[in-house]
Amino acid sequence: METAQAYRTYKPLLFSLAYRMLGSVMDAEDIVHEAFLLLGAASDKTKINNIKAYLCKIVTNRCIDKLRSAAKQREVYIGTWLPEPIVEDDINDPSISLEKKETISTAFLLLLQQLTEVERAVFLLREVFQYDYDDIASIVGRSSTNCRQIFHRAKKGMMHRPDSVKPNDDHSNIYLEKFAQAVLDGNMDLVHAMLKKDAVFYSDGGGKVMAALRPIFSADHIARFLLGVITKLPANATYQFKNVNGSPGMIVMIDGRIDYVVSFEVNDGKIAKIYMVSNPDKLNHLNQ
DNA sequence: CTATCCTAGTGCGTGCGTTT
DNA sequence: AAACGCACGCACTAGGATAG
Repeated sequence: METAQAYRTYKPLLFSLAYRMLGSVMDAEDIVHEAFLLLGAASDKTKINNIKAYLCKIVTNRCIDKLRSAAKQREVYIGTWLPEPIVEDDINDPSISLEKKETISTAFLLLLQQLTEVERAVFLLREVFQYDYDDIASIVGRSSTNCRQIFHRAKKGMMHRPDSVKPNDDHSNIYLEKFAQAVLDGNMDLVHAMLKKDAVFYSDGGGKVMAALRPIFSADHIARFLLGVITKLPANATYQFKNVNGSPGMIVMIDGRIDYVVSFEVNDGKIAKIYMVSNPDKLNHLNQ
């Protein structure tokens, strides 16, 4: 198979694997790019009998290496870490064409963070990409029984998983628009009523811009916080509703640049979680 | 005071028994 | 026969104790 054809065939798959591993659009693209460079430079391609497995192996192992070298940095990450958001109408985003939107949800990616690098790789390859254990074994360089055990433990670790993310529908988008309007109007009662009592607000500024360092708990605190923040935004800020990581969301633009990407989790007709990314490094890929 | 040795705790891989 | 859960045992780590 030609490298170019392999690129068209496997790039979406490899990107979605790398993105879920890393939570970073730019790093995922770099690693996928590198993998194809290696494939192109391989002296004897006929020796590579399974191009898909070969590419998966390179990408997985590069991701594991990247995570290990980033582990130290992550320890000193300022505030809450959130994945780089994927905004749905970004036509460069190939992962959207793949099913399983819940596996790119912010909640899912945050849960993956709790796993070790290898656990994450095994879990994704098995749960999301339905590889069998023999293939996974050769990718991560462990025995297949071991991979089964790693998967078993990883799944157990994901067990205390909060309520799963419901897929977007028109209803939750309309709900979100109503909520945003209530915030803009400064309607404290309505904002409060639309939030679950035990809602949580996560914010990632990466220590570079103003952001809440710790998650904000309870409808009460979140409502107050949002109404406080909204008065500080400049008058020329504009708002657009988008799908962010498969969930209803919105972007806030100031002077033609995206400054905030917010996504929401709506459970039982109320907002349960809000994720706000304002770290400029994590919005770069959207502003190019 | 320091060095090394011991032990309790934890994490991880293997293999066996069970299920489908 | 393949997939799965579980328990066992090995290896590594940290914290404490004892000897030098």
